[in-house]
Amino acid sequence: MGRHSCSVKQKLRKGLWSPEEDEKLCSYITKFGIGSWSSVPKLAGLQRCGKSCRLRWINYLRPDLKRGMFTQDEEDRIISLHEVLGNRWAQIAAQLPGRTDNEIKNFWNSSLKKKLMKQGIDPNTHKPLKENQAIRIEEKQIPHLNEMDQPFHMTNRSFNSEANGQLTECSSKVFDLLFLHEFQSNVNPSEYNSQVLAQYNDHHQSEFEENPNYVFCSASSVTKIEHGQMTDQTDFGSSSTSRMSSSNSSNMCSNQNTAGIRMNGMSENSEALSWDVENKMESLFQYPYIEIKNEELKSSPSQERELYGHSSGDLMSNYPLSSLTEELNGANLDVFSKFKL
DNA sequence: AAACATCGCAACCGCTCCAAC
DNA sequence: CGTTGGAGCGGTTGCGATGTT
Repeated sequence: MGRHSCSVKQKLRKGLWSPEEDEKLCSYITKFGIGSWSSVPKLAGLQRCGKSCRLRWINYLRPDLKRGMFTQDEEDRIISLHEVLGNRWAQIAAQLPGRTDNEIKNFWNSSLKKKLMKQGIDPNTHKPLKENQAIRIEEKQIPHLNEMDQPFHMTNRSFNSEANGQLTECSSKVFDLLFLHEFQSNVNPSEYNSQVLAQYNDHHQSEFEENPNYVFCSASSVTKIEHGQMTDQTDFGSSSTSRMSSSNSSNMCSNQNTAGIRMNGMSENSEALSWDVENKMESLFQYPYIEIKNEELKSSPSQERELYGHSSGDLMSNYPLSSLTEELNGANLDVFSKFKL
């Protein structure tokens, strides 16, 4: 099956690194830079495998590493990124300069997980523990919309716009990426869509084969997937403040034969599904975040909390369904329950 | 003070991906 | 086109530090 561990091939040192070993590795990399890790131990005079050298450099010796405790801001960021990316530590670390995947993983497992549990939040789903149970009950009532195994906590929406606006089934599935675009200011929506697609494809290859036409939509873009390939992507603008107000956005949506349009088409029966920014209804999924529109405020959950008393992440997890449905009077409750905010 | 339990972190292991051959 | 090996990732382990009895 798997390969032999590199330290098995030869008699190589294992365990903690000595200061002398660190010094050797450091001076080698400083002098010659990072090339082939497999050749580093020999050239640097170390009795270690290349893999071990790489890890030591990345996690400990790299000069750009930030040491010490995680700040509140970093903590907030990890939590909101984890909510979207799950245990993809390397991707989370990429958003936190100076922090390593290993460090974040350890911090999550030793501290954040427990902290969330104490707050009554399931660290896996980021939903309140009670609400989670409620969803399980709801799942039984809507067996064809099982979202529990969706990666990235995305909502998999299957619906048929012809049946009086009732969401039932159709050949396209829609994945709303809005929450990430809106609150990770340094994430490029186009790149993210590609990444998500690639990862989603990995996990759900068979689904793509059976039902190959998908649409990833967000307030900022619609990405059309045919037979597992991204065939069309429409971006509505780079800043979130301009996304929804762009007149192009609604035109694009309504002119394309994608599930995005079906969402728009739903607005005749349910305004909640309209992306019409003028009515401030926008998409159902954006609704809870309307007030957090200022680009400058999105950078930090703690800043958001300071100003608004909550962060977008908080809202995402805790916005009560009942409040939403009350606000969106006349809308079909069944629709909301299926969409599961 | 000693024994035991718990915690946090560094490092290892097994696996996948992908480029080179 | 199959094989090989390096790079990278996420899960797990081991051990020293710290806390508790």
